[in-house]
Amino acid sequence: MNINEIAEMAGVSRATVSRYLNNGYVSKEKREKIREVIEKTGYQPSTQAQTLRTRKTKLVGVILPKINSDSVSRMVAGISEVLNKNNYRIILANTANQVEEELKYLALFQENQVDGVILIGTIFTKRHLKLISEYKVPIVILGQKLEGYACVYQDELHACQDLMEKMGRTAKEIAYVGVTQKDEAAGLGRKKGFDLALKKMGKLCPAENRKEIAFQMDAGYEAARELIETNPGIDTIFCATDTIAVGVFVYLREQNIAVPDQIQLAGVGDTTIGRVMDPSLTSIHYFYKTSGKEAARMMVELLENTDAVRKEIQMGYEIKIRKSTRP
Amino acid sequence: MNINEIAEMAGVSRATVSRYLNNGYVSKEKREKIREVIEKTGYQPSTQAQTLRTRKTKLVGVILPKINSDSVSRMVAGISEVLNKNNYRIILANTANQVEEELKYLALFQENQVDGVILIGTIFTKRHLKLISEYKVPIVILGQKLEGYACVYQDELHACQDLMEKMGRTAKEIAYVGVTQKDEAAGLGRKKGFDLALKKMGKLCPAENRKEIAFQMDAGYEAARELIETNPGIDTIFCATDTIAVGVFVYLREQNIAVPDQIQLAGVGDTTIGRVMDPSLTSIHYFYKTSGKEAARMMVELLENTDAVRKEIQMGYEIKIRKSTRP
DNA sequence: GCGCGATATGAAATCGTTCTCATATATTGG
DNA sequence: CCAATATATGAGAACGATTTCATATCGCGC
Repeated sequence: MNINEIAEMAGVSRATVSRYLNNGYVSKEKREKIREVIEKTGYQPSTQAQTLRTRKTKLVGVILPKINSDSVSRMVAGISEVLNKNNYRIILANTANQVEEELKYLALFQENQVDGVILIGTIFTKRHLKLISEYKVPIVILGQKLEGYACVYQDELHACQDLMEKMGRTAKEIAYVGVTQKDEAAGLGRKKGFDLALKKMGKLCPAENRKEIAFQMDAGYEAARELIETNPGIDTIFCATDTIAVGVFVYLREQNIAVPDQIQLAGVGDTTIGRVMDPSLTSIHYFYKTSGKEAARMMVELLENTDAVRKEIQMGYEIKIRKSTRP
Repeated sequence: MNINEIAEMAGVSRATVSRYLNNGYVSKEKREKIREVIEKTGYQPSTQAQTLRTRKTKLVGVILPKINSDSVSRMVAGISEVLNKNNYRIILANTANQVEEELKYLALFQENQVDGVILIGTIFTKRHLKLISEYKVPIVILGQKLEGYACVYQDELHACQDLMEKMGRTAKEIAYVGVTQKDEAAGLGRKKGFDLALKKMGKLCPAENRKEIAFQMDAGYEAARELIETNPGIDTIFCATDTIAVGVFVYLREQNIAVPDQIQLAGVGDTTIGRVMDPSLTSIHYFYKTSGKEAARMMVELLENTDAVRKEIQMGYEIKIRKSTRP
């Protein structure tokens, strides 16, 4: 079934059928006739041919580090909702946290595969920046702030500062378990917020009370062990993610260290697991799904509105004080 | 940059360039010349034009009910890994559990958008079956057994029977919290396994000890409340998902009901949260990511091997006996 | 030295749309 | 009543690749 057959069956030229499909001038009678034929045949225009001609793929590439992660999959849910509503489809590129893969897809997509790219980034190397700076299709960065580019990101700094200040009131010996600072958001941003709070409160967190580890529960467990063995006096641990905090918590529980009485604990991300554990985990809630929606809206705007203004959206947050911190 | 310009620059016809790209006869000298030109220009053939001509999109549609779910996102991670390795891209359709959306994408994809479809299904209506039975491109069903179709599924029945038999040894008053039986796998399959175990052990679970609820933690909490209020003698609760089990657990904890001494508890799915809670949750481990990989391999096979044999793969499982059940 | 298969190349058709032009008719305002 | 405009239609040229067909040369065996 192609447009020529439809045209013939309806007794018109293929141009008229095309016009029918794209809201051009078509008389009442022919419109009706074409509608009938299309209904009867179940004809659907070939996306490929349309794409070849119009150079619009109606596809948006979404590049992400790991789909089976709570925050990422929620962002994707948001992206998906908005893009589908606007008649775009998602091409998914799961890079499994490998820089090379990320660059590969970034390069691949811009050629002619997709109309635009949403990049859920973690670490930006110089090669990333170079590629992005000369990118041929609209790109929206999600999860990281990148000056001069369309992006949607969390207010890591203030959120963490805020939380740490609240937790700091009853803190004497403070520890920090973070992730690689190459990650501007979860690594650097959160640490900066933490440090800012300390400074404001006139408190300290010496180097031996700091760990930089992987985004994993086991790593959190291990870090807790090392911290406590080195410095049994620690009474407050700030973790850069909920997952890490849970790892820390499991260690503390094993050692019969009372939370929050002996050590208070907080994480970032407000995952389900933190809400359910006992004591429940104090954390920062970010609006991941909404971030995804915002990024997708921005993308649609960039694609359909020629004079769209590039925006940088900083999302809000909510501090969730729960039972793992002292009042 | 298109194939004509490359041809001209290399002093050959576009047919020769095409042959170069597709491993046809090309002499050493021209091969070298073309290679040079392509390298210099960074030319990449237009996917759309190729697709239009060859009718291969190199895209696989993945239809799923909810991306931000532990099991689904793990399956997608597996699918993604294998498909990418085989040079296919994924088009994601997140249906948010809406039957209409599912049917919409099923219809949309088969037209000309994708080479094949992987359907992570939950509930199959008659309309699904009709659509699938006359489907125009290869389809692989993931997560449900569908006789006569390529599918990859979990052995819900034996897994649940197995677990319930283990748990049954110390069980007197047994309750079951399940999900809609329209879902053949998580609803019907798990319940059947549970019932089979009871039968084998000669034990009972009366109707008032059974609940059919939504896939949610809150619903589990609520179900537990109702069950305990109606029948305080319950000493064993089997939940069709870990998430539900966690909801039940939270209620029991609130009521100071000892797990497993007073009530023992098990779930299905082996989620992180179950491993971390205290007492840790007895559950069934399914190999979701591997299932995704298998489904993707099957898809590649169906797409590239004309005489591929349709397969139905039943995955194995592991019973994880933890602390929430009595020894 | 001739025929045949392997190697090598290009012209032109093809995939299924959209879009520009050219052209025709209907409607409107002065 | 006529020019200007709006409405309506079709012919045919793109879009950028692959593939068929025709043709040419080469090497080899007999």
